[in-house]
Amino acid sequence: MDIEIVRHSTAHVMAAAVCRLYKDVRLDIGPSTDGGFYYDFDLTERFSPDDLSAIEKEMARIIAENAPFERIEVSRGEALEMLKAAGQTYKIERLADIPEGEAITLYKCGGFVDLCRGPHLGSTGEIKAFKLISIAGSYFRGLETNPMLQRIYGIAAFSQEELKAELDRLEEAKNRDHRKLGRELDLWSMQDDVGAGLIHWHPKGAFIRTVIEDLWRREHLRSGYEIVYTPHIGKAKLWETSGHLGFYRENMYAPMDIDGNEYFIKPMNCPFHIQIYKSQKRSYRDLPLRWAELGTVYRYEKSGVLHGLLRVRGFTQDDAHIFCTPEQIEGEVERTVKFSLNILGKFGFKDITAYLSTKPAKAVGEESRWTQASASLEAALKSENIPYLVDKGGGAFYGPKIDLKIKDVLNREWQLTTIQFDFNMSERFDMTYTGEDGKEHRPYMVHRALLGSLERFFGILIEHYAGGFPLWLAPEQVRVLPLTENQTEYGESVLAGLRASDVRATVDKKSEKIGAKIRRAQMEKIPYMLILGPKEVDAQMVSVRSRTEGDQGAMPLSAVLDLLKKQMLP
RNA sequence: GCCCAUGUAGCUCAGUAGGUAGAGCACAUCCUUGGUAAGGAUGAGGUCAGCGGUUCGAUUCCGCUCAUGGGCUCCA
Repeated sequence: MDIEIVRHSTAHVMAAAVCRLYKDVRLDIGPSTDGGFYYDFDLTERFSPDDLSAIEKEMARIIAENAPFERIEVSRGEALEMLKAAGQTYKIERLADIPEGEAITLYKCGGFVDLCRGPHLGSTGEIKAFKLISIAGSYFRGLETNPMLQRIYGIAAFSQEELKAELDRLEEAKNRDHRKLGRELDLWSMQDDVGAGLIHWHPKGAFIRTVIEDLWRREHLRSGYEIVYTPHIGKAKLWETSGHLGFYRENMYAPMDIDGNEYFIKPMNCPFHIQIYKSQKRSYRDLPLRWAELGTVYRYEKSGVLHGLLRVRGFTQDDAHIFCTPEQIEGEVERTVKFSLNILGKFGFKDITAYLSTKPAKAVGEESRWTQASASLEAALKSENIPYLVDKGGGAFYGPKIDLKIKDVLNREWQLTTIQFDFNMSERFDMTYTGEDGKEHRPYMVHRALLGSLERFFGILIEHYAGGFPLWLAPEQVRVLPLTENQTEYGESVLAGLRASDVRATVDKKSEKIGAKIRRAQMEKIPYMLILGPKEVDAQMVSVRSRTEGDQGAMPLSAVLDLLKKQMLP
C-alpha cells in the first residue's frame, strides 16, 4: 500500500471530524503532500492551535468507528446537485475542472461525502498513526486575489513507530535550524532597530564567511576568472536601460536624490559588469571574459517571505558574468558546471540534481541562440553525468538556465547554483565585440552564481553541519583547557605553539572544574580540546579530546599539529 | 502583501483575575584548584517590543505600528 493513500484518507477523516465539530464548513481540497497531508476549509470560526487536539480526538473516534470508504460514481449533474444542496461552492468550482469524459466519483465515509478521485483505504480503521501539526492560511487555488481559506496540516504513517520517527525527524530539523544555532553559537543576528531581513554577521559567523570567501576567491582565480568590484548605487538611466525599472521596480528600494539625479540601490550586479565591458572596444581575442564579484545587493522582499538567512533583503551574491563568442559557449557552460560541482563538493555537497529550464512562450532573443544555449546547457549536464529534470518553457524571458540543487544530510533539497543565459541585457546595452571578420558581433552573456548568496549558503551550511563545522571552517578550532590555574602558563605556551601554526585557538582560564570547561567547549561545538594537568606539564604533552570522538589520550603538541594539518583544507 | 499565532532580563521561560515583575542559564565579584558534559556564595541586570486609547492607575484591556514564527502568494 502506498503511504499517499494513508495520508489522503487521513485528510478525509480530518475533514469529516471538522464537519462534525463545526457548522457550515465549506471544503476545498485535501491532498497528500511530500511529508503529510492538509485540508483547506472555509468557515466562520477561526481555528486556533488549541482546536487541533479536539479535532484529533474526533478523528480518533471516526477511526474507532471503522467506517468504510465507499466509492460512488455519479454523473456530473448528480454531483453538481449534491454539491449545490450542500452549499459546497469551492467544490462546485473544482467539479468544473474535471475534464469531460472523466469519471466523477464521490467518496462516502461515516456520513461524510466528498468529491474525490481517490483512491482510499478500505475503512477508517486502517489508519494507524497520525498527528495534526499546524494551522495556516492559504488562498483558494493559490491565487492572491481569491479568498483565504484555513488549512490544517498533519502527518500520517503506517505505524506509531513510523510516526514517531517522522516526528523525531521534524524535531531534528528544528534543532538544526540555522536561526536557533545562529543565536546559540553567536554566529549572526537580525536586529529590530536595523530592519527586517538585514543580516549582522557576528565575529564567529563573519570568520566562517571569510574562510568561504577566501576559498571562493582562490578557486575563481585558479579557474580563469578576474575579480571586479562595482558600486552599490546607480543612476535611474542605468536601470531604465537594463529594464529593471520596467520589470523589477516593485523589488527595488525607493530612489535617492543626488544633485537632482535619481539613484537606485542595486538589486543586481549585471549592469555594472556590462559597463566595465563597454568601457572599451572588445575583440574576439579578448573573449571569454569571466568577471566575478561578491556583490552585495538589496531587494525589497515582501515581509511575509523573509526567513532567517534564507530569504533576506540585503545579501551578497557570489556573482559572475561570462561574455563569450558563440563558438566558446559550450565549453564555457561545461567548465562552469564543472567548477560549481568542484566548489560545492568542498562543502560536502555531492548529491546534486539539475533543473534545466527552456524557452517560455514570451521570450526575447534569436531562436538560434535559444537552441544553442539550451543545447550547451544540456550537453554540460550530460558530460558531468548529473541527473536532471527539464522544465520545458520554464526559463526566464531573457534566456534558458540550469539550477543545481543539493541535498543536505536530512535529505532536504536546496537550490544553490544558477547558470542563466541573458539575451536581453546584451541587446539593451548594445554589447558588441569585433570578430575575426572585422564586423561587430553580439557576445553571449551568461550570468551565474554558484553558492547563490553568502547569507543563504551560510544558513544552509549551518543546518547541514548542525553547527558542528569541520575543522577548516570552524571559527575556533582548538580550545586549551588548563586543569587548574597552575597550568595557565603551560597553557599559554601551548596556545602560542598552536597560533604559530595558524591554528585558531583560545585558552579557557576560568577557575572552574574541567568538566564545566569541557561542557562549554562541547556546546560551542569546538572541534578539539587540549586538556592540560600536572601530568601533561611534567611530560610536556597535551591530552586531546575530540568533540565527536571524545578522549584521544596524551600526545606531544607536534602530533596534534600533524593531526590538525590533515583537516585544515576542504 | 494575505491568514493565524507570538513578543516579559543577553538566552529559555514563569507571572500579574488592572496596583510598574520572577526563575534557571549566561554575566560580575569572592570562595574553591579540580582529570574528560554543570563546585559554591554574593551581586548586577527589565520603559514587560513601540506608539496611542480606556482607567485614579496599563506589562495586563482595546486600537495601530514594528518584529518574529507557521503557511499562502511572490522570487522578472
